[in-house]
Amino acid sequence: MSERSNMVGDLAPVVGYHLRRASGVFAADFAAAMEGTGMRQVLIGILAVVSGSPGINQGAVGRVLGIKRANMVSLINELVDADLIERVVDTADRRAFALTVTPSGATLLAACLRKIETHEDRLLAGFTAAEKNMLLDFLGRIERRGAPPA
Amino acid sequence: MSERSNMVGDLAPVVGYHLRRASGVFAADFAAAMEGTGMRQVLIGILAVVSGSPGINQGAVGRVLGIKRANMVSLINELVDADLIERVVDTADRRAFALTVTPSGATLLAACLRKIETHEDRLLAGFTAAEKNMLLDFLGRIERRGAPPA
DNA sequence: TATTGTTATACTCTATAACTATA
DNA sequence: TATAGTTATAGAGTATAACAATA
Repeated sequence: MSERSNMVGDLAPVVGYHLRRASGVFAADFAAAMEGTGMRQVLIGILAVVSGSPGINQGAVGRVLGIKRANMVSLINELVDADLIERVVDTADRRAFALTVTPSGATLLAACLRKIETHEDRLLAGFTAAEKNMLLDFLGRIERRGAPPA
Repeated sequence: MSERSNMVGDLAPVVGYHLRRASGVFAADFAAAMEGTGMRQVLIGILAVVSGSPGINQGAVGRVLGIKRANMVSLINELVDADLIERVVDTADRRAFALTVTPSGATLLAACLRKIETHEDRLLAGFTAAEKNMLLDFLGRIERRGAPPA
């Protein structure tokens, strides 16, 4: 038996362990797929959420993605500095910033989503469409058991 | 539609995104379940692997769990300092340490595994046994697509 | 009072490079 | 020369507490 197959002993039936490892496999391949774009998982997440909800503010984006307000600040700064999102004071609530994706942000997001599709297809090559849908369903059910974001 | 249901837009069909979120839900609940034990996900992983392969050395544990040699050092130190594992020079290869779980390490691991079972049952409450097995199968297939550990 | 964004800070996880001692 | 362990270091993710401006 090789070192990789089943040396994990008591961990073998632990879903949380395998979620962690599988998530790591995706993260590593994601990083490789994004090489040259400067994008990371979190940044793509923010870009996608802002793209889907133009005018949304930082706090709301954070609540959707499970990112704390305090940690949103530098992430948004990165995206603004890279001219991928625009941040203007919300006229309806002057505490908040209305976020929108810039043209170059939209272009980059589209390009990244194409790369992500290839990356996902590579990692899920052994999955039928039905299996992939089941996996997405299972993961969604787990996500909804999480504590609501602060 | 609430903020939590589907504001993720283009991320909705992205398995890697949902793996990340679901893994985070498990990690947060795991941490809560381990409160008072001083244990974290990585430490339990190491304890379980050493428990299943007494005499194994640090490098091998790292390869099984996907932890780099350099990062193993302080983790093993933590476990040794807490008297949960014992580290003795391997007589067959004096570069290496043979690792074993101490009696208190075995007791703590057993106690944690019981807590983990409760924690997993809570998060997977909506899953049938067949669904849980399918999920474990899916995750295992993804893990095996990862780059072999350095 | 509550909320938006911010700063400061700290801990964990992960990664690389360079070193030592053994093999 | 290759491997086991180590040190130092850096980047990224995540967490809390406290503050200013606005609601």
